[in-house]
Amino acid sequence: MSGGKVTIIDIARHAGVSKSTVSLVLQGSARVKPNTRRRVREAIATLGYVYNRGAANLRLARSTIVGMVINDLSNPFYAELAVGIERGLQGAGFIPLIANTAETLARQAQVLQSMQEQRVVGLIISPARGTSHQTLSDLVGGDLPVVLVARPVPGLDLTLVVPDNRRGAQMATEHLIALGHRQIAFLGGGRDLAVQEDRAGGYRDALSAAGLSLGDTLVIDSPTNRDGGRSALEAVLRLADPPTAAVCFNDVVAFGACSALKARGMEPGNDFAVIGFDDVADARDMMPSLTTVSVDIQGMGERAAHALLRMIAEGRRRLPDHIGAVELTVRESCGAHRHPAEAGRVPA
Amino acid sequence: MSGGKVTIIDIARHAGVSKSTVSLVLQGSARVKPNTRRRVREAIATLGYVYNRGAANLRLARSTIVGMVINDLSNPFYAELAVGIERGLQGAGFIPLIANTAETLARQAQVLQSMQEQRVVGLIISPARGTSHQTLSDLVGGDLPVVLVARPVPGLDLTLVVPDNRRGAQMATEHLIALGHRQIAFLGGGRDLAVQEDRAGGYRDALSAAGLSLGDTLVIDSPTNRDGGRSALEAVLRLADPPTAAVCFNDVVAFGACSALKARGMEPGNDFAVIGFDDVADARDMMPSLTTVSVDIQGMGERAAHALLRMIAEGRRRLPDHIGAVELTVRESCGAHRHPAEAGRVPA
DNA sequence: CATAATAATTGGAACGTTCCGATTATCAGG
DNA sequence: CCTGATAATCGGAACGTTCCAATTATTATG
Repeated sequence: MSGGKVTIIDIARHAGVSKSTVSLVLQGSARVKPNTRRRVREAIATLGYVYNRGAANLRLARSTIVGMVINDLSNPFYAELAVGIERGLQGAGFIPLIANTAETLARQAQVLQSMQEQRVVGLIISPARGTSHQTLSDLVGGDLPVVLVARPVPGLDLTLVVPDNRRGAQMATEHLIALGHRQIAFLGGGRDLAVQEDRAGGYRDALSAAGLSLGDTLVIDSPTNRDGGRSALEAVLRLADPPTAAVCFNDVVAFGACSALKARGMEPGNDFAVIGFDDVADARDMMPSLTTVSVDIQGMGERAAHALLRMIAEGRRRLPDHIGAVELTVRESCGAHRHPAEAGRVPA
Repeated sequence: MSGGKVTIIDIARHAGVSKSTVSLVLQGSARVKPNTRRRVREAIATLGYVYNRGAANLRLARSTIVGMVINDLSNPFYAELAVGIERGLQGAGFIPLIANTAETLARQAQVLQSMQEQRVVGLIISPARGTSHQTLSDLVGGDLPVVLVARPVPGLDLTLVVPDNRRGAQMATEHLIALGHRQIAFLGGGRDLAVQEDRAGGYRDALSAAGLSLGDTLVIDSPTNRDGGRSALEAVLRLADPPTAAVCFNDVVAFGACSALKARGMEPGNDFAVIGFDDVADARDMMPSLTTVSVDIQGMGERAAHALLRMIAEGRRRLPDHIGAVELTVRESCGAHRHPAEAGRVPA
């Protein structure tokens, strides 16, 4: 009720005990007499005391905060990821402090600084585009447990939780090849994004395994959002010898590509095949529904959280990387339904 | 570089000054000699010192943390809202602590407790469904500045930043009436959600102004997510005298409704008119694109942030409510394009 | 009923900052 | 070279907790 300035000493006075006893009650010690405990509890209630965790942390030299640094909360993939991480942290007695870097390095630096000043006990980072191992290791020095999720940073020796990007893109590309496509584009991302290396790598693996040409003219960089997808698709259709299908960097880029197709009067899956990556909730509901590489997004978040919790509990700085399994979910946007012979058949 | 246990006293020693001087340097005081300042800065760099904001907060009896409590981060509306709030907080020297309550009261209670223990300096809350004024005022007592965003809680005297829900739903309904619909449903939400009161209220206003019946059989409660929209639409189509159009609680519910229509082989806008609320980014890109009540989501977040900042700065507990303007954005899902005479004409 | 054992409670130091009042360094003017 | 300013720096108390060692209350035992 009253102002927030009532301390442990006030309740001690009010309950007629010492502050040490109050502290004992607060941490649920069994060594305080039930009757005393009751009196203290009452004082707490009537005075409206609220625990000052900052003061406790200072004394204990550790906090109960876990930081999560997310590069783009307005992307449903990362929003789901954040929800998964939160769920994984649940019940461990840590409270997650989420910050959004909006894909900018300056903001990320600020945020990481802030979190260390708050003495977070661990960090889960999905790094902003363009993050170098230099930047990151400068920012988060020392022995702080850190898990990198969703996006690896080359040259950084940090515990990693990512989907099998290479394999996923390879499966998607193989599927398009099996459907008869010979000119297949890869849309979205850029060289400043390690994920793109992997996904475009899987794409190239599949192409070369099928003996198809690898001209990188069909690999189009773009922002990893809807507008990026739109512009990448338009760019690729302007080519002299345009492709008939595209593997997209992620679902959001694929949504943009589909939207660009529709704007041109073309129907995804019919006039041009599109495959996404991630399988966000919307992918299933799109019209046409999006064929995509399914990642267990929330599961990945939970695993990242558990990895961090384990690192904290065991005092380790490094755990083996976790590469999450992926699978191709065939829906409409790839046009498989138009080829009954091939429909649902995913190349092994 | 080294472990995080280097303090202001260590750098004082290393730079050959007192801790007070180091503190002065840290807060950029002009009263310390440039030469000294340099030495201190160097010591900070070489020892890898990181400021302990918790200790400072303890001394200063206030923190730099602003809490934001969001009911559903995986809903794009709230994700965008969170981004807007963050943007509005930007540069004010506060760091936002985001927490997701996943629409559960228990989690919300935990989270609010935690935030107060962290001594947040203010709170922006988008309350979970079912939050009563009792619950909330119990949880956040005292003189903590609080802004309620997106969702009012009846009976709670807190600064409010919301869109004009009643007017928005009214405009949507009027539009459908102008298009010739006579049986119009309202899908989604429930009585435990004050927003629904307002939106359904606007819907009823429009109906009664047009002399249409107000049987509440056409008002269907549901969760405010995609599945809720799906099930609500299916429920309404099972009625003896089914409607031909629906105003939806929000865009996500509208997406669900559209998806249910398509699953039945009906085309939104053609066989059934659908209007959403919020105008999230996806609304424009849906197929068919979603007619909806546009809310400046990020702007609303920013306004909430600014309101809170002002309350903190001026020491006020209450500011006038802010009711954001809304407008109807006519796209395809309402079928206006099929009525050239009416297309784009929004009833005043 | 005294004593030893154990249970319950307590005071004070410490955590890393900030800020106040006090002290010391520096410099201009005579 | 002294004096009085002013500029620069400093020491210590305080913030609200936890925990250790010490003290006091309670109980069991002979």
